[in-house]
Amino acid sequence: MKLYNTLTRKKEEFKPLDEKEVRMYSCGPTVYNYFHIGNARPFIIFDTLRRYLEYRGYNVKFVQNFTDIDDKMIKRAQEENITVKELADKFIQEYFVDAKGLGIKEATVHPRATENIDAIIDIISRLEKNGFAYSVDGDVYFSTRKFKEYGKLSHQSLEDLELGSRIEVDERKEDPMDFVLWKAQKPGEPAWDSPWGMGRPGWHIECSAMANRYLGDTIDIHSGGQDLIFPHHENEIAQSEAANGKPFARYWLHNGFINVNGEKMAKSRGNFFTVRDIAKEFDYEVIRFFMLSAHYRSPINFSDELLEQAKNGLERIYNCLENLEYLKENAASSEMTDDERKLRDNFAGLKEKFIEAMDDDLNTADALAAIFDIVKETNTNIKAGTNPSKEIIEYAYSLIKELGAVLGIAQKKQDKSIDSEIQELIDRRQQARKAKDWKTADEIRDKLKDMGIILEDTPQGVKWSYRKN
RNA sequence: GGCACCAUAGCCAAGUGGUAAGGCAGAGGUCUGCAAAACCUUUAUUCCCCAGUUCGAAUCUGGGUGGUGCCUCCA
Repeated sequence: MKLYNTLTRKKEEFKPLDEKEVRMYSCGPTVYNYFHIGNARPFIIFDTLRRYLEYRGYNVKFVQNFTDIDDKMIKRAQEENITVKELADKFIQEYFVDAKGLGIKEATVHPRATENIDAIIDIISRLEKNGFAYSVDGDVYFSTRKFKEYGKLSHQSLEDLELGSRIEVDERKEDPMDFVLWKAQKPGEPAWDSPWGMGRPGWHIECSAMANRYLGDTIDIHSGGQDLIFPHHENEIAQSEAANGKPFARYWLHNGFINVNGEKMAKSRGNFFTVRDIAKEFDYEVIRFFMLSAHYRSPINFSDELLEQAKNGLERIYNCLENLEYLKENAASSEMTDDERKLRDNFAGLKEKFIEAMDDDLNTADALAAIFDIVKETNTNIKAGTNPSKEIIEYAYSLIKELGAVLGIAQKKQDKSIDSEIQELIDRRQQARKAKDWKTADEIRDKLKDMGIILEDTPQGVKWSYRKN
């Protein structure tokens, strides 16, 4: 498998340190709000990468943190008149609601910054001991000048970074590019005891500390949004490598942004949509499908129209699955015919196409195309009236399910329970149709539609389904 | 000023040297009592523009044009 590595700016063959296990760290949310559609992209993309690695047989140790202490957390908690912890607890819970809806698997570990203060203090102490950190009035800073490779991820020299810097220079820093590792407590703020006095961790250090604690000194994959390349990930590299004297992450993966009207969606711009709100209009799964329809490094636009397109595309896959379910119930023969065996070989080729696409830096758009190819083949060759065997039906069905599961889509189970009232209506409509009483038949069909049941008259009888939306 | 990225049909999008995948939407048809679903046909002689390299370029090089992001919290 090839992955584009931001560190080298090349697609590289992916080989984990341990051939069976992949250690992966992905920057998680700051839990002061529901997460927005832009935040959702890395969650979905890197969950897909994790699923694919597992599909290929790796045991994946996947760590995604919660930033549950920082300026925004404190500000929001004050506004809400609750403690920072209460705020964190609430939105961590809400995170899991949305994440579950989006088909994002739980990480192996979801560490919280506030529960790893000891690890954070430990790594800062090591930095201090190694001469990479200095303290001033209870604050602790990282000396960027001391870390010779600073800038290797963003491919900028310290000088270049400084030139464009609009940062307000804190007089107490030895260098404008130094960043804070530990912040001294301000009145009314949550704080923990440390060798430098009461205070709280800076943002960058928590990821270094937690990656180190849960995954070791050198990890395989570190991922996040492109805006984290600098300074967040650059700083993580500096911290971790200065503290441990070993390479930090071997592959750095960064997803592109979601734009609204061609502009980056961001909380600070106010042009964001929360996943929670979008999920009121569209199924969570539509959002996931939408994210997967483009390559993860490309910027994508976001609009209702695009979600509508995604919804319709996803529905095509579900229709195919439903048709297969229906055919399976009515299948007469069980063994494959020679023609069906050829079809099966054809399917196997399409599965290869899917794998090749995913192997090529997670080309989910091509992978989806492979699934659509399978759908097309299925619709064309396995259909009512041609008496397909149970074996080929099941093959096609499980293949779509299998590949869908890798992408985290097409996994919803159709509810096949039906109450007697509806069944009775369907029966009455059939009688009316038999009697060519189209008026009554259509009335019943409309009535059922209002109740959320869609009927389809297929060559082998009435097929019904709950209205998708 | 530095560093990146992008430009492919009405919309979305893959393809990165061998003659334009896939999805959505639209049109016509088959099936149907009518629908729905599905299928068939159809929708870019062409990939922002100009020049160059090449037997051959959407794909490489140079130059334009337009747009975006990072350099400050940010997915």
